[in-house]
Amino acid sequence: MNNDTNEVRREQPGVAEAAAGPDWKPVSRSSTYELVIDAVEEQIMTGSLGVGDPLPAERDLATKLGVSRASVREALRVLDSLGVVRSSGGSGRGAGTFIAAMPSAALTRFLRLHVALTNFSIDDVTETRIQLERSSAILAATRADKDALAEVNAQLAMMDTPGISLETFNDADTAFHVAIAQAAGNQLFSDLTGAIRTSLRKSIFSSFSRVDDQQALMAKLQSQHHGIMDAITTGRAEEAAALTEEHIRFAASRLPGLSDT
Amino acid sequence: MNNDTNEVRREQPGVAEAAAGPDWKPVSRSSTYELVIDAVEEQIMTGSLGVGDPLPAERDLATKLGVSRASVREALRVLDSLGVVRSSGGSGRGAGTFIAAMPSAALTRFLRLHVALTNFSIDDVTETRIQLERSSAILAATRADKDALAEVNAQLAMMDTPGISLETFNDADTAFHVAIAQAAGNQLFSDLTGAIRTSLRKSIFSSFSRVDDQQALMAKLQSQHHGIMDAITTGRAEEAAALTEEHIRFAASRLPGLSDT
DNA sequence: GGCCTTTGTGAGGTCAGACCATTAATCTGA
DNA sequence: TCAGATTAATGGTCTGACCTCACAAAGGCC
Repeated sequence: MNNDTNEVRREQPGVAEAAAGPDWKPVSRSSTYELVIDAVEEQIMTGSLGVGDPLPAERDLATKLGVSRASVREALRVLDSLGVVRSSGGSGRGAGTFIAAMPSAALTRFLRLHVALTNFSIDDVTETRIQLERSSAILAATRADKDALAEVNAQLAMMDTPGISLETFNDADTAFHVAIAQAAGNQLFSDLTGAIRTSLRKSIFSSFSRVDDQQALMAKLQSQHHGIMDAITTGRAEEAAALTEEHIRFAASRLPGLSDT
Repeated sequence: MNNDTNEVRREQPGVAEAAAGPDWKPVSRSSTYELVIDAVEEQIMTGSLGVGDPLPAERDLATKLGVSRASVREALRVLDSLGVVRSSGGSGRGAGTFIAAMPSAALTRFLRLHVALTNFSIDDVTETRIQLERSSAILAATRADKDALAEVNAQLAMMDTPGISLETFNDADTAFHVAIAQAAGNQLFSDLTGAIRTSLRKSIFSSFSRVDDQQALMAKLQSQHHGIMDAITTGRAEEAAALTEEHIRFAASRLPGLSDT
């Protein structure tokens, strides 16, 4: 951990250079695999490729683009890790690489790594979660989609199971919050909410194990869950938001090491 | 765009299987490159690797892990695209692969691709942006960090330049909003805000070109910017938030094709 | 001695080609 | 007709080679 002279922190995205003078363009010098990504991305941007569509076989794509298969694979791996592409071996129908749409895992890994690198503090992440979930609660209370709320209730019931294990409780807890976001009808809310919870899963879990009376804490959290759900079901949007914020702040304050303060 | 039978959508993260019975674990069957990523990630999680630290040379790492260099490279490419690692050639000081911390570009590409794939609707993204920026405005008004606010003012002044080009205005606009998030002191807010704006850059730009009186719209937006900044500077937090939300909704409504409604 | 040039070395970047594992489609024979 | 064997196409992995680049050390010039 020798935080030495390497200046590798904090590029700003899309920020115009405030300085005047001859603004030299950075002359990107993209690497080969970046060019392959760009080629695929362009097809996506222009609508030539959509979810479910197949990409050419790696060997074909390499030939078409005039690069080696290794470079194509590096590009596809990146797109795969972003949840944009899915590959499977074999032959015939279903074999090959396809455009996919699985952003959750990618978001989760991204957050998990950058939180571990202390790029994003846990407080920052928690604050983001609060804002998202406040909004989710309001939207969920307003729209009141019955099917979506049923899923929330299912998770609530799961957590009501007597003698439930900490792990099961925690997973149902995550699912509960994600289900509310889902009920709000905003996919980005829901994916971000899930990613934040999942990326903190280990920390939450180990933090929970250090709590004195785990059953009491779980009971308290669960009673808050019921309060939130009541407010959502009866359409008290602002109250649902307030209870959600209170709930998250309460949990953060009770789990040692999860909060910087 | 043949959205056929491929079931590649919407995995849920960390959601416990509600079903009972013998719950078979998916027996991950991780690929080699995933194992390499895991190996690096573990070093990061345990704190053995932090920002600025060097990784072993690709060839060394391949030997140590007992895999081929190709697999190591695929893993490093993924970490690179996530902004977790930075590589440079050459020799001696500064050569090799290092742990880095550059999440913005990764977030931007992620959002850009998934928005293009209509995984996240523009409305979803805009709503997220509103919630984040409301919060940023409140925090910025409360904390009132002079240095940070100076940057906001710099961008404001840039946009006041007479006869400014659409492109310059748009970039300064992005920088303005990012600077406010920065002033809020939440890195995730600021990176997300920047990523959202940047990932929509092309759409915003082409949308703007179809507006009748561009100068009038820019003037209107800029007057809203001034209003927001006034509220922040004088510590009227709630008003700053309200003006920010109004500003974003106004812009979305005026840019054809940016809003689904 | 001090500065410049040359050479060496080690790192990532790219490529070509081979082989393996898996799977669907096809062929073959009872 | 149908079960089994074969084939072909695809991603997965590995090997080893060569390139470029940038610093570092050695050497040569003043």
